[in-house]
Amino acid sequence: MKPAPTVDIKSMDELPIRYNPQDTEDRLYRSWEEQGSFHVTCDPAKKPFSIVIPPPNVTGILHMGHALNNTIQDILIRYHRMLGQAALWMPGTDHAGIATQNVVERAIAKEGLKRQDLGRDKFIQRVWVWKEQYGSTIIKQLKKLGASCDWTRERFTMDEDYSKSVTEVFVRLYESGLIYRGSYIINWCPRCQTALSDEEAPHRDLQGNLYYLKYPLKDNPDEFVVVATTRPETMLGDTAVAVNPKDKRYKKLVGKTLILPLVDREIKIIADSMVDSEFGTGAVKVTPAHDPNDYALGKKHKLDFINVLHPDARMNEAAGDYSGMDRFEAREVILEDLKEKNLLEKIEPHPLSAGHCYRCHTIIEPYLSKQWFVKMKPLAKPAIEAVKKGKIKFHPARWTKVYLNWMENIQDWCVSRQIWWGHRLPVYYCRECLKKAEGVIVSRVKPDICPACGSTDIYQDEDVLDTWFSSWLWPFATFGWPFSSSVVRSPSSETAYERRTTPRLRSGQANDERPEKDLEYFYPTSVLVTAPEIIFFWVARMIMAGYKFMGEKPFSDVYIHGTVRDIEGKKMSKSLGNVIDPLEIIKEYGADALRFSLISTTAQGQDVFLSKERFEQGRNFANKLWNASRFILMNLDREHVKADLCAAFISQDFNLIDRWILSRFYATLKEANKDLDNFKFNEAANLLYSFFWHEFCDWYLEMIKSDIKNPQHELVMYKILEKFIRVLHSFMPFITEEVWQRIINPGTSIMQQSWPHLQANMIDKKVDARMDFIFAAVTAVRNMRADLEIPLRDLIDVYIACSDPAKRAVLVELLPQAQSLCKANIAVEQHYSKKPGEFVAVVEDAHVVIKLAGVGDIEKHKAKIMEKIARAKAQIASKKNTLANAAFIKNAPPDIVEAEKTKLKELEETLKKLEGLRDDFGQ
RNA sequence: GGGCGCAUAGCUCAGCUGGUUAGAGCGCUACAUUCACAUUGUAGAGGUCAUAGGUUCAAGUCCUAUUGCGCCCACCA
Repeated sequence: MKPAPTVDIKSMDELPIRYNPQDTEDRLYRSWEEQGSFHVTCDPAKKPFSIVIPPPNVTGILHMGHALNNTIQDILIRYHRMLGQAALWMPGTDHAGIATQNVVERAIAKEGLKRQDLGRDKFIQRVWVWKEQYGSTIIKQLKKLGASCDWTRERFTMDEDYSKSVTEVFVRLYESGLIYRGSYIINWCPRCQTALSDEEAPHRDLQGNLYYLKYPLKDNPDEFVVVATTRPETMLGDTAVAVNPKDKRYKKLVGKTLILPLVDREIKIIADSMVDSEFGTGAVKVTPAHDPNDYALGKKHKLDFINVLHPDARMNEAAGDYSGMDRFEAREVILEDLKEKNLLEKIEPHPLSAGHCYRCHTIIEPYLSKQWFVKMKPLAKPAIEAVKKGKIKFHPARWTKVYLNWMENIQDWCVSRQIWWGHRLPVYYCRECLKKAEGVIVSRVKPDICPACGSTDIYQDEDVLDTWFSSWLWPFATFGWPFSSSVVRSPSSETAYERRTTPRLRSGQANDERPEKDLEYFYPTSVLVTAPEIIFFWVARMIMAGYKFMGEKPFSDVYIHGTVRDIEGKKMSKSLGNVIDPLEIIKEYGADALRFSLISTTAQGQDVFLSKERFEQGRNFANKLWNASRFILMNLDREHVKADLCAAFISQDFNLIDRWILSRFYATLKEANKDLDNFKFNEAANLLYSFFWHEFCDWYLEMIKSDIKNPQHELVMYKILEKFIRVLHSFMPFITEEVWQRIINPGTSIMQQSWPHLQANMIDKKVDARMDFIFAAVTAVRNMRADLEIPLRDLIDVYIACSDPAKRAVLVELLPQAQSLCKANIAVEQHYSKKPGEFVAVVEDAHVVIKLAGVGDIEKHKAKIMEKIARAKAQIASKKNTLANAAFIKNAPPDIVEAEKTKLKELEETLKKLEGLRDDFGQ
């Protein structure tokens, strides 16, 4: 292990004038990795805090959504790490079945190859090669972002152990009757040529047509029943026409036979209450093999199921003359032919929505096929309970409803996919038994012989599992489940599974904990940070799997952040060309700038609208921090900053300005703690920003400049910097580390430091109020200077008249500082004496006077005073009105009433003084 | 068809359980460069908080309706 990079203290004065992230970020990240700063062990003395990363696809490249998602997680992890908890951020990637297969298929297509040319084994080999080569791209990019994941634990959903977890889950579900195989209408992607779950086939609106087709009656070919359809090509698979039994128009036709045009098949007219008489003609063509509703009708009325499509959506043999045509081509030809036969009544434009493949956006085809399904209702039950009882909380809470609504209407989950890249179903078939319509064997290992008949003629199911069938186990499979002897199992998950008795270690792994300890220690995890798109796909299913297999929730809080959009509110996507590449931002502005800007603009759960300029804020802030640190370093006597701040605060009589900045720092810390605990990252970020920039730099550092060698100031500015960067570290990890190592404590890392302890006793509102008076007075002088157009290089004479002795004392204490801030000689007086033509401002109950008569635009000055008088009068009127209201006095809390009274008194005082000024001008 | 979110400064957005004069960043205007920082500082202009009702002593904030924009879910062929 290499020591932390150290910096020669003598060289510290040579800090560059601008902060350059490129000089620091990669170097610091490397040093953190080398020191094992992200690694965490099961420590019984510590409270565990864990987050599992939403595993990015191995095909993924870092986009803004990832940047936001992972910045939030890193903030949480770094925060809790500094709080002294055993904070684990578990990283890994997802094999992303269809997406990855598509990518590799495209790659081999360049060699003129299809996956079928290679064959299954060779193709999968190619995918692994691709994965080795490109699969870690996103991991490298996460490192650029500063993600403090424990990389020694990195997982991949196709890892050997992980795959065993997947198999285990499938087998257990099968054994408990929650997995079944059957022929149903599923979403079929003709391009990917696989079944999809409902979630993978989102509906998109289309502008289509409603086609009215005429089906002649067998008995009387001149009479027709007209049916309306959006997909006329499916008519080739029609096996009935249905009408509502109450529909008078068709009552006498029910039971009659129609001749299906083009194929001349006889089909019956059936009656079913499912049919909506209002829609179309009230008669609906029934295609049981190509529509879910028709499928239900087909089952109910025992109709024939005629599949007219090949898996690639070309018409098949059952389509007769149309066989071989693509579905959309066939549509046109069929319409032509019907038109020719005068069987196309009309075409109406009709908006409709159709499922689209979420991977390739092809319109899906409802398709009858034999697939594997998970029975979801029993799994959903405890997962609904848990959220209802508040065991798992969504942030923001509104997602709770979305989750519950979906869960309460949950449908069975089609989990088999007709692709090659993924976890193969642990399903085997015995050819012998299949002859007797039996022979399905679900097993953790490939059986050598059929347990039923002893045959060795056994083969494995060709299908693989839905990618999400592995992701839903992520919060526990990553910790080695089920090779754990100590996991509490829910009774329902008990099976005949033979447990391994020997704990397993993953090869090539640096940590020495045994996986089962991890599982026990870190599960359930603390927070899940994710995007709304993925609630059904992933979050809901993890909750179900958690209860089913662990008997416990997978996480306590779910933080749902918004979607990153471009400045016009469009989703960022490559096809739209509106993508802002986070890596480009990192290169140009730095990872800290990216993180800070992103977080400060993202309100809880709200979508983020980004433009590139937005990142200047973070870059500028980093530079401000850098230069403030430089300034402090340049003015530092290390002997003066060794003392303990608290001890010094108690034993010494601290200057008002030092007490003020400490008060403000701790008030900021208090608020930031609250915000972080409530997932209000933007508020914490903005709070820290404005404290540091506007209070610490603009006021505090500027004020102490004139007295910079004062050891007390040195101690305070140094300690605040030191504490502040610890708080800021989770937001801007790199620059805070750089400042820490170069200025605070060379040879150590900020990552090992603890979160600053809240010294609530140093928060002092009275001190704040006193300083506010000084600031207001300084601002008044500056304001008048600007009106007088007196440049700052010219020293002016000012006096402040104030009858309150306490305020005068404050002024006297801070006179040098105040003077330097407005470049004035300031005298403090008790009484204001009118001198015509002077510029005067009223601050609280004091007069701030520039003793330079007749130089500036006295009319403008007068106008400003008149404006202030008007405003004060309006406010006084409104306050008087309020206070005259008996209901207000009666109902408002006493402190509010009191505050109103005080405010009125102050306003009246101010008004009197302003009117005095006006009178001095004459009139 | 159901549900959700948003509407506040020229732009992008904060504004917590209602309570002083509604904030920030960017942009704009004027001034300032031996000063830690021009990726800066100082000062300033800019808002009838979408509309209409209602609740309340008090509404940007709570309720209802309306309008506009965005999103999600749903088996209207």
